[in-house]
Order: sequence, then C-alpha cells, then structure tokens
Amino acid sequence: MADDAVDRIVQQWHTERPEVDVSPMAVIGRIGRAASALDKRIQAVLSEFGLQSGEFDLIATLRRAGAPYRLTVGQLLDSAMVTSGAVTHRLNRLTDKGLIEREIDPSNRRVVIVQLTPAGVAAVDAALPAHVANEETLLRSLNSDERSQLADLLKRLLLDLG
Amino acid sequence: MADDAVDRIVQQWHTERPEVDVSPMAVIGRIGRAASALDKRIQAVLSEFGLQSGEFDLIATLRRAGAPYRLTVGQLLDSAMVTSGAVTHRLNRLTDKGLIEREIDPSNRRVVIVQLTPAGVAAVDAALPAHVANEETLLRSLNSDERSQLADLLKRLLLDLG
DNA sequence: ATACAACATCTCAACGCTGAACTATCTAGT
DNA sequence: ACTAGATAGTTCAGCGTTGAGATGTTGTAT
Repeated sequence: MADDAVDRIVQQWHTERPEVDVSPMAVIGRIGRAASALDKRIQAVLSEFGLQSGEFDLIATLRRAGAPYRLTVGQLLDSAMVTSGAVTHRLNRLTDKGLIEREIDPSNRRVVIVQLTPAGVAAVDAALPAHVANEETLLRSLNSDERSQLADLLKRLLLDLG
Repeated sequence: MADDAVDRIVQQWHTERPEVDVSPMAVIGRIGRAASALDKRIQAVLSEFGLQSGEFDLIATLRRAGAPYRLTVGQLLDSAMVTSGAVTHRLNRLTDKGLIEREIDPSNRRVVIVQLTPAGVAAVDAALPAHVANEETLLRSLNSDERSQLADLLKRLLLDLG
C-alpha cells in the first residue's frame, strides 16, 4: 500500500532521531487525522439540516432516550464530551431554533429538564437517515469484518483509557 | 467484553429507530472519542514542557525536516491540519517563546522561512521522549499486532478519505 | 432552626480556530 | 514596459469551547 502522511512522519523521525521509537505515532496520529477528516465531512451533511454536530449530538441524545424525550442538563452533560458551559450554550442555540424547551424540575429546583419540541423530534428524524448514510459512505473503504475489527480495537483502547 | 458508551448509543437507536442501521456509528463514534481522549492526555504531557500540541506539531515538523531546521510557512501549512490563520498565530506564539525565527526569503520575498532557534531544537528534543513514552502508555491496552492492525485500518480509511 | 457543605446549572472572559478580506510580491502574456 | 492573474502570508471579526467563579437550591449536622 502507498505511504500516507503519517508514514512519512515516522520515516522522518527515524532518520533524525533513530534511537527514539515513534511507532505509537502511526496509530495515534491516524486516529487524530481520521477524526478530523470525518468530522469535517459529517458537519457538511448536518449543516444541510441547519445543525452543527454538537447541536445534533444533544438532540439526538434526547431522541434516543425515547418519548417523552426529556433529560436533565446533567444527563446531557454525561453524554456530551464537553464542559457544562458548552452544553449551556448549545442548549441556548437549540432553544433559539425552537428544537428544545427547558423547564425547572419542580421536585428539585436546581435541576433543569430539557425536552425536545415536536420540531426538535422532527429535526432529528429528518437528519438521522442522511447522517447515517453519510457515515456509511465515509466507511466505504472498509468491509464489514474490517469495520468490526476497527470498532473492537478502538473499544478496547477506550475502555482502557477510561 | 463489557459494553461501552458507544454500544449503549447503538442499542438505544435500535430500540427507538429499529429501521435505521446505525452500525457506522460504532466505528465513527469511537474514532472521535478516542481522538478526544488521547488529545487530552497528550496535551497534559506537552504542557509540562510549556507547549500546546499545535505548537509542538509545528516545531516537531521543523525538527523532523533535519538541519538547518528551516521550512517555509507554506510547507508548514501543508503538514499542519489547520488553516493559514491558525499557523500564523501558532508561529507568533512560538516566536514569543523564542523557539522559532522568521525571515523573508530573499529569492522570493512573498515567502517566509521559519527556522528553529537552538532553544527550539532543544525544546523538541526535550519533549519528544516524554511525548512518545506517553503515547506508548496510552496504547498499552493493545499489543504489537493489534496496533499494526489498527494503524493499517485507519490508513486505508484515510487514504480513501483523501 | 441554623449553618454549612454539596450539588446543578449558568455566566463570562480568555483562548484558538475559521474563513474571508487584505497586502505584498511574483509570473506570464501582450 | 504593462497589466492581469496567481501566489504567500497576515489580519481580523466571529464562533464555540474551556475553566473558573457565581447563583440558587438541597441535604446534613449541630
């Protein structure tokens, strides 16, 4: 197989610092590059639906939770991989778009419950098929077995990273 | 193997939208999460050397190029996976830290040549072993064969994504 | 009752990146 | 020479995230 940019980086290091084993870069470098490349292409499709991927993540989390599509901010924060400030901002944007509504939990007024509006449910359901079809296309270079292998290796890595 | 967060997401979608095959998420979701988790831990080590990972990327690119550690901004831009504005900002920060110097190419005065200072070379050479050792640790859950498999699958994916 | 720590969420300034506009320089065609 | 277009890099406003602190609420111990 032809060399890629990461192969060239590893080769360059081997020339300049032969005593340093940079082989972990071959894995970690590609994970970062793959994530970045995939992200760009995923954003491209979601933007057709007027959504950023962070916003889609949030409303998809609510949608996945099942009717009545209600979760607390804390629960959303557990799923989102960002800080609480970022979640608050995303919720503000989604509220402006009319896709979610916030209300205070009467049984514990520190807690804010977020609920998808009908428009929010419709937005997820409209975007999801295109989003998944896009992801399917992005993986076209790998067959079913290879995807399973890749998912399994990454899962082991992630479970270890905690 | 125990379920991870991505398994739970796929299961939730299967319950809520059984007609949509979300299996690509098992791969793409984990690539993103792995990249994010690795990034955080890599930043943690580099920050001990007073560097952000974007800054390290740039000076490492110069170091890898070999003595006299000189590349044009355009060449750095080709290696960096960010826009030209971001590269300019990173170069400004590295200049402030005394790790690089910029000079105009006399033979083509549009071109800016970036060169590592001795302090810049020292910074890369000091950080590199710790950085690579950290990456090695991050991959400890995978043996040598598994790392090769993972790197190979990601390389195929990246070559296809272009 | 009262005080205090813990908790859930929000606020906000600082930061890095993007993307488009801008400056300066070079190249090619006439 | 002269012009138009291409090229190299910088600037800058806007955006989303971070991380620390603030706000309001609840639980617990005295």
